[in-house]
Amino acid sequence: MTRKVRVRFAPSPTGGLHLGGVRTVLYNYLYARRHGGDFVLRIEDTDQTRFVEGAEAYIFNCLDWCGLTPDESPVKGGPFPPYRQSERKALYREYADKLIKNGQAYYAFDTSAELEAMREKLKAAGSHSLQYDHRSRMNMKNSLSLPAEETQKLLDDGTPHVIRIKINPGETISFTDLIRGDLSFDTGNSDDKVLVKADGMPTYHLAVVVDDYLMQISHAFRGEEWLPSAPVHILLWKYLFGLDAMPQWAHLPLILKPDGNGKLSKRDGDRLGFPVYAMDWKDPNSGELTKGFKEIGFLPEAFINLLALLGWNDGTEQEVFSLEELVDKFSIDRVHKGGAKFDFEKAKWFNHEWIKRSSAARLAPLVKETLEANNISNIEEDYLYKVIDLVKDRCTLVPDFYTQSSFLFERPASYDEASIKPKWDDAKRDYFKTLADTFRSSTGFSVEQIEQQFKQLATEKNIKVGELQMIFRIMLVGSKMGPGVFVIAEMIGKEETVGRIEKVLSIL
RNA sequence: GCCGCGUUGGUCAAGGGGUUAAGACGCCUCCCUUUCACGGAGGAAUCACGGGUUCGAUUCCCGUACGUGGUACCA
Repeated sequence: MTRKVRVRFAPSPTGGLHLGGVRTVLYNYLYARRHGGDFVLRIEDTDQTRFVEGAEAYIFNCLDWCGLTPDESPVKGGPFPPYRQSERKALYREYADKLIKNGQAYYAFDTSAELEAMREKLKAAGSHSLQYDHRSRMNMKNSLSLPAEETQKLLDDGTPHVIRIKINPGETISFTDLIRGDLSFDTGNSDDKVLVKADGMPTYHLAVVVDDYLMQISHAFRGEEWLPSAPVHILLWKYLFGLDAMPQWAHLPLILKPDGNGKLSKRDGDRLGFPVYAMDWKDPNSGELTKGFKEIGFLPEAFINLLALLGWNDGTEQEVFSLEELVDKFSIDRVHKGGAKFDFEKAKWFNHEWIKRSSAARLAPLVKETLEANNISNIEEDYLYKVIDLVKDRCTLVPDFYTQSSFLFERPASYDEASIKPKWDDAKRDYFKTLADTFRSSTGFSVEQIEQQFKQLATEKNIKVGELQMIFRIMLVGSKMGPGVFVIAEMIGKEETVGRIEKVLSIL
């Protein structure tokens, strides 16, 4: 049985888009592209209490930045609309009713206080399971424990109620996970999950099954945290649509915090000083801003690359992959089973590699932005390209372009005088005075020429070139850093070079 | 607690009955550069533990430990 590959990413729009979420998108996207399938984005907004303004648009922005644009989505549309679960509310009811009619689900009227009381009671009794399940449900207020007439009366009175799946013990649910292989669960351990909430909205459990069916999803990739509820979903598939229509499952390993243990969270990023979200996220309620990979200076190419390699590799030594290469080489069965601790140092290495490999044209808009943020404007494009090619090897994050090249645009704000003074004397002063004059009166100003004049004068004055070069560098750059000094001099030009020499001469 | 999933250097990881157990990040040393990077050459560092199976287990099986996820009218 082969059918068209259709995958989906189904985020809940409740805040920033987490690293792990983007990786899930990526694996979905890669699988779809690899197999000529469709990638759909479905918004799982069934919890109205968790609605966050702007969160949905933010997700679209992140996906666009990453270059992982869906084929079908709430904004783009597609053959199976709507793509927001809140707008599909009416659809789910018929399936819930079908389950009830077949005795596979039931009404439950327990209040949250009663549920809490049940757990307390079970705990007090030393029970191993505090669940609403085959052991406890007959002690609760539901259509299984109540006489039919009473249930009907409650329903007629409009008593708030939920619909729960009825899971009986004694059955083994088996399935093959694309990453973990054959898995099986005993239904005796599953609880009677709520399928439809009191407000009439489906829970994730019902919605995911109904929507995956209706949207003809062929492969369902999601985080490992869903594994324990997989048997419930499979049961639902069995009851509602038959196992033949069910997508193939793949439960992705978690991304863990670098130190200690546990799932990586936004808090860890704040604490350890690195982003966890793809892009800046401003919480509309608290006004709190959380930094994103984009804004601290990551290239989307690098971000995608690092995420792909967090839990997957192609079996060779290659580590730097473009999206196209990933599409070509990605395979779900090479995804790891175990979680991976996030390492920000390695993440930066990926970005550094991508900056080194990117053309000046690719980098120019980003570099320009970072320079402008530091009040360097009116940059000529040709010059900018030259600067980028000159310094990109030493830039890890985009903002590094400012620190690595500001002296090619403006005079140093300060000078590392401490490195000059010990070696400073009248002979050196005389040398640089003469050097400035020599430059000023010479006709050309090429690297070769500068170097030649610089060294010739040193020979004439009988001073070691090395010492002079260091001082010259500090005059032009302000500190002991940057590309070759003569190259810098040529870049900034004769006037400016002379000006900078004389400026330092005046303060020493 | 119960249920599930996992475990190769500090981190990402290749490998999968017999190997000197790859490679990368980070760290250290040296070379290059009279700067800082880049680049190059080296170095330290790993199969969680205990039982099996086997001529032989890092690799297969079973336990244990540890980690992690779930145990919501959240996804």
